[in-house]
Amino acid sequence: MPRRDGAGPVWWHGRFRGCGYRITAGREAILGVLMIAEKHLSAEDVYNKVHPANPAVGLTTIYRTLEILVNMGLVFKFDFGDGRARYELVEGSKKSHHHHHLVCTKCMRIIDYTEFINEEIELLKTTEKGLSKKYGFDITSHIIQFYGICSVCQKGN
Amino acid sequence: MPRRDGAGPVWWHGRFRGCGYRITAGREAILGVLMIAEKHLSAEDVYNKVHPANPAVGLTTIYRTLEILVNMGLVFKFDFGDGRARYELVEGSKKSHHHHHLVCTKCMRIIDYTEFINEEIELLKTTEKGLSKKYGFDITSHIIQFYGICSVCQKGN
DNA sequence: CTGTTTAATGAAAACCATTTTCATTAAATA
DNA sequence: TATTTAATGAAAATGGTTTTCATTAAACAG
Repeated sequence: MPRRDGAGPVWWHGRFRGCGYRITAGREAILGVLMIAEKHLSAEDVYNKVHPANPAVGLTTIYRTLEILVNMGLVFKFDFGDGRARYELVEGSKKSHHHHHLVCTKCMRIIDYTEFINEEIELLKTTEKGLSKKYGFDITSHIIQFYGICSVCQKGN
Repeated sequence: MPRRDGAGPVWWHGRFRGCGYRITAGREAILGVLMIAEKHLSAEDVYNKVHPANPAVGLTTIYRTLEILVNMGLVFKFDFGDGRARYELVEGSKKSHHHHHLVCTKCMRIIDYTEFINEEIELLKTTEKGLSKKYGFDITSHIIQFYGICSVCQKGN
């Protein structure tokens, strides 16, 4: 059975090959970074984390790989409104998967909140079902974001 | 009393002057377009609607005015993930103000849904209060977006 | 293991929405 | 009407992302 801890076949190799993609050192490095990431990373963040151990991997490859991962559904791409996309593994190692954020529009600090999520998820499920039916959408994901000013920025004014 | 139907002082002039901004033909045209807009417009959309009657107004002014309006809280700026921002008057002429969208990730068709909103708003109010308290955020707005493939794109595949 | 096919790659250029620069114009006010 | 200075357009700059193109290397057949 494929494992996610390094022993045995790497979990995503099969899916990659199945899609006709090759396994390369760069892609291994990028997935590796995403797998241990604590938060959503920008393409440049990924680059900065990959580069030290893999100077041969350029930013272009980061973008290309992230795009593939997003299209495969392995990675979620976020837009917080600051002009750069953020990426995050869909199946994080620990935390269940939420896209519920609190965004500071001043410093772009982003908090993934987990409170109140259960009721939200319940309601969203119902809403999603209703919207799918009414508008004929095939809904694949959702996002909830609260925008405001974080406590630090409130003080530092 | 300021009115919004064209008779009497224009409702936003006071707020504009109060902020030290001048009333110009370009700004009148831009606000005019936003006031009759049926949906969220990109800066270029606004430009295309303003330009015929006001060839003297450039795209730069559109961007500058929209930024002012966003900062003043008169206009909301959205990011649907296709690399261009959309703008919408906060106080639309008719519809109450919702930021609940259904986004087709293929054709970028965007539907503002109004179903299921009441329960959502109720829950969001509670969530917002809880988050504000827990994280010390001063929350000013929120957004809910469902992503998927619209019925047209599903067929056209 | 070796050769062949073709996907993957890096570097540089292109892209494109948005922002900035700067000299000019015009709104507000005296 | 004159003065002040915000607003403006055109063009250049910006910056994240994508494309181009010649080179490299993963996959796989023999």
